Amino acid sequence: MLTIKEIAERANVSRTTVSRVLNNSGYVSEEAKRRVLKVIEETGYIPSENAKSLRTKKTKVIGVILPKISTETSSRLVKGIDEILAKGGYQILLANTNLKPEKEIEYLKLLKSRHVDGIILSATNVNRSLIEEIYQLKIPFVTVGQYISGLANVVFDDYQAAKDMVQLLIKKGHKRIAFIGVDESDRAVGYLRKNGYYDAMKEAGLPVEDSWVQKGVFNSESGYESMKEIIEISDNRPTAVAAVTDRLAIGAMQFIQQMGLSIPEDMAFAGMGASELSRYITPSLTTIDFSMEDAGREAAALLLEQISREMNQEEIRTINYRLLERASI
Amino acid sequence: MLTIKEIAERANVSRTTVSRVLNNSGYVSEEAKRRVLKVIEETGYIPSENAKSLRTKKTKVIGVILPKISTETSSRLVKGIDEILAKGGYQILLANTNLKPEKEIEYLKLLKSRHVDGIILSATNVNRSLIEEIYQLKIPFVTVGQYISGLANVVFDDYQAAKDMVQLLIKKGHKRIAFIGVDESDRAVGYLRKNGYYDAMKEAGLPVEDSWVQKGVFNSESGYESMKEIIEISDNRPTAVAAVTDRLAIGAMQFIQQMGLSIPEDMAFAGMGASELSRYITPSLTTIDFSMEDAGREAAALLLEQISREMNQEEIRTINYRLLERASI
DNA sequence: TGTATTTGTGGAATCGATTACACATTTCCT
DNA sequence: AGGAAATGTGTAATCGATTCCACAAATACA
Repeated sequence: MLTIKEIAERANVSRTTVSRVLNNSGYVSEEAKRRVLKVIEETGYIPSENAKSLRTKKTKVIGVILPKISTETSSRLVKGIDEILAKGGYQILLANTNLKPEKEIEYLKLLKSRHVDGIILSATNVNRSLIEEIYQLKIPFVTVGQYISGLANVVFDDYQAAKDMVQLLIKKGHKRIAFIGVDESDRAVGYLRKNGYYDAMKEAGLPVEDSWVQKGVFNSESGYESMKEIIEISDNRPTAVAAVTDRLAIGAMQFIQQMGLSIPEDMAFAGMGASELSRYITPSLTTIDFSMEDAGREAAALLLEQISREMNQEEIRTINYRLLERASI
Repeated sequence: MLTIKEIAERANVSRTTVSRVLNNSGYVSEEAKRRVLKVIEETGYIPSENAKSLRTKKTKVIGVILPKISTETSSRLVKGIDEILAKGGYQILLANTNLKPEKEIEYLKLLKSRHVDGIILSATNVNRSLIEEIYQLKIPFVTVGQYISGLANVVFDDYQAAKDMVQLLIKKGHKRIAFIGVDESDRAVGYLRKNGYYDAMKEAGLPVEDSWVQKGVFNSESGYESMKEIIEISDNRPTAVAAVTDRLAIGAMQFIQQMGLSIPEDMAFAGMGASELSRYITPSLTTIDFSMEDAGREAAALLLEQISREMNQEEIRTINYRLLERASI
């Protein structure tokens, strides 16, 4: 590998001068500059970012921690993040936790050891030890999807979105509405959306039967199972189902269709997330578009702000959502 | 930031000894080791990977260049790559070209400047200048999806897959089969798959009319337009359509359904890529599963081999595909 | 003309780790 | 007992850049 030293020798100047040419800083005569650029051109010299970082303490790399790498949500988020970061000359260092909480702390440390200029965390379960670890890092930090006090956050109004969804079903005339959620340790998706459901029902004066409320995980199979459970144990069969993700809704729809019932006549469905699938399945699924790309862009912009301000300050940006009314209700 | 020097001072040893403890190398007395570990524990010291890399010439980072960041293909590929790399303690540095060829060379240089230990390139259009740039890099390198001589490649048998697909349609009794492809500058998807189509037809002794062969880009809208074109300008309307991606097929199906025709009775469809969508749309789409995750795993494994062998050697791994016969034919 | 300022350049320290080498002490083996 | 081998530790060079500082030459200003 060619180094700045060799370039300096070949151009008959000092390393200092080469560095000045490279960074367009300080005084350099046209003559010297020309010689240096010529040698760089001829040799194809590429300066080591690594050595540079060691000295300057800036890497132009942002760590992005994701709970899962190949979901539509994640990839849209990353797309938005990359869009903004690329403009600023930053690159993304990926860290995939595969939903394992212990990995989150591990990666936090790893990213710190790599001196990333900032971190964006797309969190699911937020626990105390994770939060403490983040505070200790002292690295510009932005979370997406879950609120953590004292940090910069990009969040969604999960509560209101779920409530809107259920209210739409109510407006459509449904009175017995079931709910398929996820574990409440996921505060945004599990806890807040569930509350949105309960409050919408309560405000409309509608009763909720325990058997209508099921809990699954993030895949369609568990939506299928939850639906089955609802049908099997309910005395009073619901006429509509609100699920916290499109996948859960789609799994549930499959069960209903396999029973020979029709959607939305026998059972109406609503999901959340606006997956591509939701548009193309039959019937198309009513859902909520959280615009993950916007969230990504916002998170990146917020992070760059924190970096330029050289501080970690609480700030909350709420991303707008859109309710997409489709054939499933 | 805490440095190794401070740890050494606090533990009353030299930096050398601290380094030895950190890397489990050389001779260190139990006593010294204990003291060092205690100080590290107390202070939460995290060694700088950056400084380490500068000295050791290894970063444990792999650059991954993608044509587009948020497609199902890319995200599955990255998932497979990450699965293997994470085991080896490597991380992924993302580079998204957004289908702009000039970005490919730019990122190649950027990744080199960051001293990544290896690069995986998911290429679409491969041109001479790109190839030359790659040869010059002298960094362990693996391409996915397109063959480049002299390098390690993970490829698909695009030709045979397309041929199989068309032959399946022929076996189903179709004689007039249309084809929706993409530009041939994408050798794998554009050129090879098209050849597979032509050869399957020729070998079956079936004629191909020019109006049946259309070219689109990678989205469903252009599949829609291509189908429209086929219907409008064909004297002899085909009874089946083979498309080089699921998206193109899905767009084409939409046009046919909007015309009030039914699938597969009036027109049969086959796509390629096994997107999630293909499973859930109605009717479900016959397609080819190229197992991108396998490809990712294979690419990562191949790259790690090249790294450990310290050489860049031509090697070709062909990923198996599966033909998924579904309701659309 | 003499002093102040601007311009141009390079020597050498620095960033935070690893590692070759030297040296001292202990243990082993015949 | 006495030399060889193993164990333990530290000094200093090194990786490849940036940057402080000193200094010389050219230019401006009074």
